[in-house]
Amino acid sequence: MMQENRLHQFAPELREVPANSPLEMVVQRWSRYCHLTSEDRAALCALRFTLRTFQRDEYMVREGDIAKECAVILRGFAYRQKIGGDGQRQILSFHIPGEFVDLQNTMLGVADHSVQCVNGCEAAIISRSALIQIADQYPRLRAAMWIDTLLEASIFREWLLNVGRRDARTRIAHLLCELAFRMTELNGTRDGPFRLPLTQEQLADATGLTAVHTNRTLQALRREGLIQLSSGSLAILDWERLREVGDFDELYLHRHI
Amino acid sequence: MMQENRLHQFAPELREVPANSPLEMVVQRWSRYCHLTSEDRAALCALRFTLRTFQRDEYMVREGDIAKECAVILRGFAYRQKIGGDGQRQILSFHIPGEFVDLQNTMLGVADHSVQCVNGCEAAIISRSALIQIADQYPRLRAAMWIDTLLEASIFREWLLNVGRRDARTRIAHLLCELAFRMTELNGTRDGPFRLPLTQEQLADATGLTAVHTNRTLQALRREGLIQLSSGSLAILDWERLREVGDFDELYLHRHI
DNA sequence: CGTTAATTTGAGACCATTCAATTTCGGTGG
DNA sequence: CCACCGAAATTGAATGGTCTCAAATTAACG
Repeated sequence: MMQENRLHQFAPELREVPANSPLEMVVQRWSRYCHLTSEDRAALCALRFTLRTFQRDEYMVREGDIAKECAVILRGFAYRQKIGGDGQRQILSFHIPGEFVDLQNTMLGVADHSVQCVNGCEAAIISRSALIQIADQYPRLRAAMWIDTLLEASIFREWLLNVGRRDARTRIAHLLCELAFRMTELNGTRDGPFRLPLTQEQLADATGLTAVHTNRTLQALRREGLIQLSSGSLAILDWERLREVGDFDELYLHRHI
Repeated sequence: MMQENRLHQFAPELREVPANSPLEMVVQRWSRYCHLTSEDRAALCALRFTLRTFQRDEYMVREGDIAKECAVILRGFAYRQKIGGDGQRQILSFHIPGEFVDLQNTMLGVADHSVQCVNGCEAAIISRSALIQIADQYPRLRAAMWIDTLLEASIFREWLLNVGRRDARTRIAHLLCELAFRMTELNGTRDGPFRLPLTQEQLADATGLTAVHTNRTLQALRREGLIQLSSGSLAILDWERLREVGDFDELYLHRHI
């Protein structure tokens, strides 16, 4: 229900890259695969935005919404989901700080799925028109946005393989590998321990399993000394074996770009 | 193995919209969700391309390829697939005439999955640089391309729900609904009969099932008078019930744009 | 009309689900 | 600081949807 807990307006006083703009996170991430000039950076960081805190499971976007704004996660996690006709939930992706949560819905106009917050997160809300405007004006920012949506699509494809063709053990291991890998820079470590406040039910809905079977599968992975996962914290004890078990190959994350 | 059976060069003599350029198909499709000026149309149709025929199961793009060119399907079908570590195949999407087969790989640079031809298809091969050039130059064409990739991502999401959370019967019904729906304009009919030369193994790999179980499921759908599917031809005998069974809601195809 | 691919059928095994009950955990108020 | 609460995690047992394996039948094609 989108209640706003904190709400500030940030004005773009500086045309120089504001070293402490929250949008710096986006600049850093994009710099990995796009060369951005200092003008690009300045334009991005100069975007007006609203800070907003979301409660656990609060909707950030709701299926059917007309997109008017777009969020960048600053703290915490978010997830996309679709609900089937019988109420079955499938989680489509997880999002970590520094990622745009809704470029696709923003560009398509009508949300075909929902986005919710995992466990209390903070986001910068940007107006759709402002975003489209800098996309029109700055080719490199536009390219970065496009690539962002393409990378997401690539992750969807890998998840399709994961859910469609791998067994429970492999699915869970793969998901954990992906999350750890994507958060490497964020956490300063790939193997953890780091915060991952997902419930087993959420892991289940992301892998197309039941919570019960996810529980048993996690126990097996723990018993074998591959991972340590409890009270919202994950550590990968044996990356190589987990990667093997999870059939994980990071090519699809396109980090080489 | 990309052997070229027919090979012609088409030169862009006319700046006017060439009424019989094969790329007209793309223009028509894009016109559904982007307003294109006659200049846009002319620029697109003036693209140089090579006609190429592909054999059944021949690779159009191979995982790991560096993208140098991009194909538009003119006749026949194509599919994307990923292969898991144990050789399991997951089909990620099907592509019909008038669709770009590889915008994502083209834009990302390195193919993270393969594209193959279903059963003898013909495609217009366009160079990557030419495509990027008109994308830079014509904002509306660029927008259309972006939307194309976003629509594909939307389909991936729906498939994720399909494969992750629905039972065999629903999965198959949903897939058939989607294909019929997407080909409506192409076939002049939604309910068919129309050509759909997919093997049951391909349907299985697209829905995360085995060929055997796909067979039994198809038989059930036939027995109930919902569909007629044989020798590469599909007819939908009761759209409303099939849609119901398949939990199909076309919102995700964004035809309302 | 022969050869190969695709579809169909049967029976048994198994991975994951379902349902229900129990335990643990995190947070809250007394 | 402890008692309490609801949510999350865990356990057990039975069920079932889908898979596996193998063989038979049919269709496609030169």
